[in-house]
Amino acid sequence: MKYSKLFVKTLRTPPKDADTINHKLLTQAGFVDQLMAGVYSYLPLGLRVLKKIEQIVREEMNAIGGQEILMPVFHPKDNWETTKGWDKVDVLFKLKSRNEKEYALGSSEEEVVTPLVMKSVKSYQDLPQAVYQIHWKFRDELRSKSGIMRGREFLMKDMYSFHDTQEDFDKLYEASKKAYLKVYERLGLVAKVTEASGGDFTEKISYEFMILTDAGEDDILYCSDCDFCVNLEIAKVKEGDKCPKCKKAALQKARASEAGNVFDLGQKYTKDFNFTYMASDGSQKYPIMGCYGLGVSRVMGILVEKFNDDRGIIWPASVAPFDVHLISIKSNDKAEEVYKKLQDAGIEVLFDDREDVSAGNQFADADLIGIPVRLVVSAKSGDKIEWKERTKKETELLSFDEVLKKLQN
RNA sequence: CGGAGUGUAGUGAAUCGGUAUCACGCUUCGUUCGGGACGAAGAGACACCGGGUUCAAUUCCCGGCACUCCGACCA
Repeated sequence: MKYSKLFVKTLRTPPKDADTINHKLLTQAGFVDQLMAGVYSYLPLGLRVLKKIEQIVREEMNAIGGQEILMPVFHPKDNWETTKGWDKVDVLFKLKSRNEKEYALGSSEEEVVTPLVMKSVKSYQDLPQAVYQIHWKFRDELRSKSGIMRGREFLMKDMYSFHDTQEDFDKLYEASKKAYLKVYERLGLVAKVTEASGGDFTEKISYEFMILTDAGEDDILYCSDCDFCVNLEIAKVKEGDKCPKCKKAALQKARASEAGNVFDLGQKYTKDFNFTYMASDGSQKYPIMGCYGLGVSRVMGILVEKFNDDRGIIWPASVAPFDVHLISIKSNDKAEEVYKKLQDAGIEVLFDDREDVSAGNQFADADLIGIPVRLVVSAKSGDKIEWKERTKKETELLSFDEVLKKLQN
């Protein structure tokens, strides 16, 4: 991509209403544009990041047997009446058509996925099933905030699984927890598996994947010595108490953002929809169901909150909008060749080909945008290419082959 | 939904009763050219919306709306 063709420009100063880091930097660097509170457009750079996070999530969900589908966000009222969600779920956006029929915008998709899977599952031999989608969710939050971290419209991966036995469910439940941790690891994040309430529709506890950040909106208690971690809202222990699990360290309190969760839904929804199948003993049973959410757009916000400095964003290589940021300082012919050769080698390049701005501007924009590797081609670099990593101060002069080798590592 | 703050060119700010100023950005020309260059000439604003007070309102008052922050809420 040539920088001169990008339709968005970076801003010298962030908009004054942007307060949190992700809101400020993502807007200033032209990754997103706010339409209203909690609702954003994703611009070329931002969309690339979102797609990369999506892809990592997709790969890990596929790895545990999830099948990707795409369900509507526009739901009939009936399905929500069936589960009592129409009156109980207060974040549900409700719509009315011209002829007074009522609809909901999906805040979650149990109401759609349960009857959907029911159509094809008739026997225990058709189980288990795990389907997921990566799609927009709508929630009528009274107060959206923190940039893209708490939107009224946000991108989420939601998987739903259906099982014959509790043991079978437990297996996927455990596998999904591991898959989630792998996702966060690939994003460069450390998530704490946190015990939390299961919400209105299940007595069981759920697990939340919490990432420490002041921009979050949950308080957790965790042990620095073992993996014990609990959401403060259901905690029976308090800050400073000895860890109930390892009995060693004292519990610490921290602010965190919920980047994902997994729920054991039991038979709540399969009973609501009267979803039965024939078990191996010939009886009719309700499948056991689980749901697994992961906030894709929220994770993008968390990444910016965690990885930045006073010059801008510092993307982990796994989700950076491009692999390299190539800058030409009045050397477009030479740089153009490097640009083409890198692209031929499968490297994603943002090529700053602007002739009419100073090098200082180009460097400042590169730092702001936060691509992990910056390459400079100029009179000064001669036949070589200057290599600089976003996280480092030093630069080095390398040949094209050396650059390519380092990038392919 | 309670509380607080803020609404003035694309962005950030000034003016605080006499219809708007500056910086950055944008256009054109020239000089520059490795950490946000310089000069010159331009374009760009119903001062959030509605009402009131006044000879006169961006400015004061009332009512909306929007955004941000704190809290509550977040099946």
